[in-house]
Amino acid sequence: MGIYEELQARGLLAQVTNEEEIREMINNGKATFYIGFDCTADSLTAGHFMALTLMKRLQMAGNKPIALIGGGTTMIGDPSGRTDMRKMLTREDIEHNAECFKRQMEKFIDFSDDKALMVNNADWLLNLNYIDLLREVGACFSVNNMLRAECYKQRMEKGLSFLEFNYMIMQSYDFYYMFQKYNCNMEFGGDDQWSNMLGGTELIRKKLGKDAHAMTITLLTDSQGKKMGKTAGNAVWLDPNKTSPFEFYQYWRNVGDADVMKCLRMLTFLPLEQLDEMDKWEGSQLNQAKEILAFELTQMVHGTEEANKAQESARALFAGGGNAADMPTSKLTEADFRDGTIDILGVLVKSELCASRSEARRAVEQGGVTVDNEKIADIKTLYTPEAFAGDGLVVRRGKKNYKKVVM
RNA sequence: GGAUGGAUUCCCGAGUGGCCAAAGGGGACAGACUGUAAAUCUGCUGCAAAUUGCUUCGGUGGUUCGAAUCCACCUCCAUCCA
Repeated sequence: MGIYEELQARGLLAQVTNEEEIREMINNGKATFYIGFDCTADSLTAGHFMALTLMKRLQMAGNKPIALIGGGTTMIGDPSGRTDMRKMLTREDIEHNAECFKRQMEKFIDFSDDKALMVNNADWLLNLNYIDLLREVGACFSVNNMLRAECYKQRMEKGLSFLEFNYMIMQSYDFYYMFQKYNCNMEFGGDDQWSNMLGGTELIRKKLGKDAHAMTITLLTDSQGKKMGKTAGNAVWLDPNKTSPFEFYQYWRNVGDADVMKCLRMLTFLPLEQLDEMDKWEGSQLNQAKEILAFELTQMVHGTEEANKAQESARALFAGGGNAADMPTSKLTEADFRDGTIDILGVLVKSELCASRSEARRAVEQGGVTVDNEKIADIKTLYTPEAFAGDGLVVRRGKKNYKKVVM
């Protein structure tokens, strides 16, 4: 079974420009492909993770990946799938983000010995001359066609600025440029990138008369069709300082029944035979599958040690027993006490379990707060510094939010 | 450049002088049920020293005892015409 078949079996493939040629190419390790990452934040997210694993899978099959950091394209902002314009980032922010991306990617992809490349499109996009560019590639794009492209559809109602309209052209230019400079013959991306990617293959055909290929990966969505990798609107980050290994683990531990197997297939490197076996699991047995999923992914992103710690903490908190030493901790200081005491609302706010005292009050009133496994009924419950001495107190808001609070 | 319609809380969206911290829905959060799942039901959803007070309806100024609501100017957006 070739890598193409494996990707297919894992449900990763969405659209391809030419199945026969692509299959032949990647199964024989003849592809030099790129995936672009726009640096809109200072950390990669769970969403990027899938693209990284894909790079790795293809690299393992002998193909050469190019990780393209979008230092230039981020200056424009991809309108695909968005209902309104992105916030414009400063050049400094973008450069900073690009650096962060670079560091994180190096952990996943082997860049040694020219086995993979990392390039930044700022290097060629930022110096383009407007008129030259218009004459060189602008003439190859039909505005009529662009307006029909899926990636702009959503924006036709709310409005699309000229700045963003050019995104497709920049992305196409990237492919065109890398095709010539690095012999990059294929572009990968999320399925929402399809029209942008076709822009590139078409540009190459028009300008150079050569074939280039594009292939998209299924977007990771849950059973309700929502993009995965987000909690309450916030991304699940790969940076442990933004999303702790424990939270990361918990995110995957909590995916819906209907989504576990899909995630295992698409994100992990577990052999297909094992996955086929697990496919037969049902009911509460799926809980085991979720544990495997959470562990596998945490291990890949944060390392075995962190994954073990996260798993132990989770087991301790939810199944009882075990070691909960690794749970997220908050420290109180003298200044948090008034007249030698702090009330439960203060504890909840200081530990960041609640955003405000009002929210904390609600949580307590609704019976959602526990301290060392004792339900707190009174919002006026007071604590002295001694209470937090030693191992401190385990404060819980709701079922899944734990913090150890110490002095 | 001209005409018209808009900007309300996390999102959508009602509200056109006091009864408005602002309907309704979505989401989020909490409780029950469970398997750390889904579905369902219930509660809740600006902040606080909490039967009260304070801040909020694009921005600034004004009218008024009182403004999300009226007036002026400004900013931004959409549609149509150029």
